[in-house]
Amino acid sequence: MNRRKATMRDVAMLAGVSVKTVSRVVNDEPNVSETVRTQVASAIDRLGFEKNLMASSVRRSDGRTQSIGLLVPDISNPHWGRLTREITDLLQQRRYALLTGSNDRDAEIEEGLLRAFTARQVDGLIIVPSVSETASRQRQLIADIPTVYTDGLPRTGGSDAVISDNEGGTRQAVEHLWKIGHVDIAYIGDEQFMSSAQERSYGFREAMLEHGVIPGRDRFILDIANQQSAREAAASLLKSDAPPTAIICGNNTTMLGVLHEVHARGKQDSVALIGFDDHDMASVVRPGITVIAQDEVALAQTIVDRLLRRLDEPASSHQGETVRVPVSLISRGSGEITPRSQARPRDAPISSGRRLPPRVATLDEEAALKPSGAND
Amino acid sequence: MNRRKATMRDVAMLAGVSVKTVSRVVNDEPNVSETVRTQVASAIDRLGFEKNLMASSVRRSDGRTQSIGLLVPDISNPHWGRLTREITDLLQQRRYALLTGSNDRDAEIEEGLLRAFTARQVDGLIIVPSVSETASRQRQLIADIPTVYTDGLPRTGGSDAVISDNEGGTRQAVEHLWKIGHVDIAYIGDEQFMSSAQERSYGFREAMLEHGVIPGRDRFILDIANQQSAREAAASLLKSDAPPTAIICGNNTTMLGVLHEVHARGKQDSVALIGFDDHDMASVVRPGITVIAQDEVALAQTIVDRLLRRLDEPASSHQGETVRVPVSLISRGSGEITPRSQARPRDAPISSGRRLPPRVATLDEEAALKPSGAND
DNA sequence: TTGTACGCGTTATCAT
DNA sequence: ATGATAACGCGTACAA
Repeated sequence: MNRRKATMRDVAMLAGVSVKTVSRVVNDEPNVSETVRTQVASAIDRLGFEKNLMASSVRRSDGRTQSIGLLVPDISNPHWGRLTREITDLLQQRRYALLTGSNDRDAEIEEGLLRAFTARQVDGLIIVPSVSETASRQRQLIADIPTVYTDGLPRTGGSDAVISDNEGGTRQAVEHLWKIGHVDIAYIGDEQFMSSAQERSYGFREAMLEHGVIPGRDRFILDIANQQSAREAAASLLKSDAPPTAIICGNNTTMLGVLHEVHARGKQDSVALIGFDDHDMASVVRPGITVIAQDEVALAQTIVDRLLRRLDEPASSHQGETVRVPVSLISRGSGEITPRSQARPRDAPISSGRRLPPRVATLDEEAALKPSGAND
Repeated sequence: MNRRKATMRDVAMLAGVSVKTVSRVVNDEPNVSETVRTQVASAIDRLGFEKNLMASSVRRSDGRTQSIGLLVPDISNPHWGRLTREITDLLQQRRYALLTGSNDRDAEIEEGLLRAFTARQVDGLIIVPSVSETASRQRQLIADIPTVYTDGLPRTGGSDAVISDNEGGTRQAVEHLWKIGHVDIAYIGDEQFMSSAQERSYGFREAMLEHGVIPGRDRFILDIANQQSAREAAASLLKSDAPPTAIICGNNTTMLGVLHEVHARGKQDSVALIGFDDHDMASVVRPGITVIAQDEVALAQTIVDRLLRRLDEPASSHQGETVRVPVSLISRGSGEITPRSQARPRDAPISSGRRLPPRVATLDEEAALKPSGAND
């Protein structure tokens, strides 16, 4: 048993060749005779030699380390967990290692993680932009590193972003509910500094406006950051004299909070519910939970594809692109509950929402609410 | 904007000192005057210098990289997700980076990940041993790297392991059910090559034997590797003329399969159910799901604590230890369903299980079933 | 307190 | 096709 790990020198000595020849074999470079190649290969095998990627990186002209940094809000959230799983698998196939971290929506933690990544010379970054303030210091920190953003718009113009069709998702949810007669629909969404949350709330509001309903403040609840707040928001909706007939949730965390409250009040069969992000128990609960599901497999494939493409290109030869990945509505029951207590009115004012004359003020609303920075 | 990242040389030139002095400041070494220190610090700030940990590692006598590799079966499983989250947070505080990978219980994938980790000179490893065959090649690969095993027994004698009280968990589940009158209890467990699965099935069987019941083959279903198989196993239990009055599940995946089947058959109020691993919807389902919950926070703390301790010690100065972390039973309803159809018999033979005269054959059973390698 | 010389394991350059 | 030599950015040993 050797104490020290074998180096190229050890291999070279055993094979009776120079270090450079070993390097050629290890890196599959041309101009090595077959005999020498097999000789070196057997020496590598005998010594259990493994290339030191640290030293390799230090010397290489491009400084590559074959490692990628992944920064998500919380890897224990199943959505990010599934995404991480898919990304690691794809990268592992291409011989990349993955450094991971959860920023918990905290700018300081995020900066610490980015420093940890850059100090280790990652070749690329995958970032979920989920802190409100992005210091220029942070942008500078990763300025020269190929980065793909996901779930949010890119922080720098040159980067790609891979994002679910958030607006389409909530629009689809509204249409789904509207078709079966709901007009008084509430939305509970995440913190609006995140573009994904903005897009989802925008999609909800737009779809409602197009049906001539302006959601009142009590039907359009935003900046809900955790399960407890979501539960409280749901409570205030449900304990009212005129509760909404349906609730749409902006993500899986808010869905859990709302779900707890709905079930605790025994309202699971009278209030329609559509969640965002799928859940492994969604079909066990009674009624099953109808959701807008993100496609983590497609997201991961697109993210990795884009990132690796960037790594092979000369820097900044490419404009930043935003790729949209479709979402899908999965019906399981909770979203198919009809508004039983109230027939669908055609002219009467609706609970707290105001009914509009068709196509009035919608354009103003659009201008006022269009998510900032959306590139179309 | 500089193209190249600043190096110690750049800082040294700007500050008008030698590279070594910069190195001293960067590494907080003594013997630097305050004036020089601040001078260097401001140069570092101006240039945005960051130490290249790759180069540092290559040169250091101990080769440290300040990075740790984490290998789990599947990071998208909430249990591993929570554990990973806690571990990353703790390591991040200590300036360590974390490399992660999911082996999917596949030996080849595992070897690829371990190679990726060792090639990057990780200082330590955290491994969930979850492949059936461990080639000596793999053991040799990580022979000199401080390693903490979790969820399973160490593969090498010198390593620590941090493991939940698996046997106690299933024992507790059996006692809980027994107290309220269940005698015909089925167990559905994971693949037995994993020591955690072995310990859980052992705990179940031991507890049953101590109550004088030998679980028949149709009450002791093992090697269930995925949700679908678990569901099928549950189906075969439930469709029988004399189904068990209670089911204990060996982990969260089997629990999901069983739960789906129980609910699909509308048996959720007649068959008691206790799961292993907590779940974020466990209290939403009706009835709520009683579980044996692992303590991911305590596990992570113990794991990181042990690993860092090892990194500071001279190698092999320490015997390998196995630390047990308590689990807790959380009552939510499904585990408190009483066996309504059948009164608790005192002498009559029980469905497929054989009732034993007190304390007969139990010792043989113990010997036959004791998990291999358990150090007591 | 500060600096010089060297080496870590690898890749790049230019020879043979 | 193969090798000698330098260099990457940093830490170590020792001199000043």
